[in-house]
Amino acid sequence: MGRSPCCEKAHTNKGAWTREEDDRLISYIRANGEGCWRSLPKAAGLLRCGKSCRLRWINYLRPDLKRGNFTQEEDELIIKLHSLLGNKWSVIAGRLSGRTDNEIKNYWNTHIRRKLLNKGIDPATHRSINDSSTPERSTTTISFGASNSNNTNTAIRNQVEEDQKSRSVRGIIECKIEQYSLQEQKQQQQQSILDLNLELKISPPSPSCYQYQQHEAVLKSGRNHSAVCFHCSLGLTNSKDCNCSKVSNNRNSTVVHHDFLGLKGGVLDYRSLEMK
DNA sequence: AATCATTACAACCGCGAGCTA
DNA sequence: GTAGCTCGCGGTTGTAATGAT
Repeated sequence: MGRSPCCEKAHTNKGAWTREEDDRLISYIRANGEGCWRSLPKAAGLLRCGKSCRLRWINYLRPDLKRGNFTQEEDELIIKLHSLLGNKWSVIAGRLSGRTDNEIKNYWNTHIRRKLLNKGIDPATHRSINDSSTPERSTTTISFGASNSNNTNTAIRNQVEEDQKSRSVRGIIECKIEQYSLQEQKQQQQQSILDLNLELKISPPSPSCYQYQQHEAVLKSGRNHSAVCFHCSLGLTNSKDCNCSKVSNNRNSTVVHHDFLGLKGGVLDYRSLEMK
């Protein structure tokens, strides 16, 4: 027995979206908000499956999307993040304001990939194609650098505590991610292209950012922020208030997803950082 | 002008994770 | 504990646009 289909295929449209469908989806989400994608098509009067609606909204209709060509800075950031995280497009997208994972994935496959190949760099490993000594790609271990862990942990903890007090994240959290496989460090010296000592800065989003608008809505409602989203750096009441879905609540509150590091599959309690 | 090849990117699909009853 | 459901992610496909011959 196979998996049940996500929707009834016989009565759903496929292919390119029409202007009318877009308008219906936009006006429905404006009135009712996001979520419940499975039931949304029927409620909005669309002959589309929920997945298709979600994709259309997230990738093309969301108000905070930045359209147009990628800048040189964006190019470089994508390459750096990809060298660290691999094909974690959603995580990479989280660091590029107004860009979607699908857009970055397409851009990678059509532009950056070719660009790197032309330079003689393997886009999968970020190493020189001619380097015959290139070993099997090992799993890149990402960790808070030992030398900076105390400072980093303190910075994160302080940030969270400050947020609990002020209900809003202010300032900048700096996380230094160091890749510490000795073998790869050796290769790093040989290849200046691999700048794996990447500093990720989590800055307050711009007021035009969708997450920021969600955050403002929470503030206006007078509800408490009980968790901090490291993806968009905001304090939020619950996961449904955060469009990026990188925040979660528990009874102790102050649980921070570390999804943005590409370490999927769990949550990081800031208190545990002290022990690392 | 017609045809074929290539490029760009929108959209689809299957799967896994997380949540809930 | 677990089965079923929903959502989100990443890989892949389809197709319109553009370029080359």
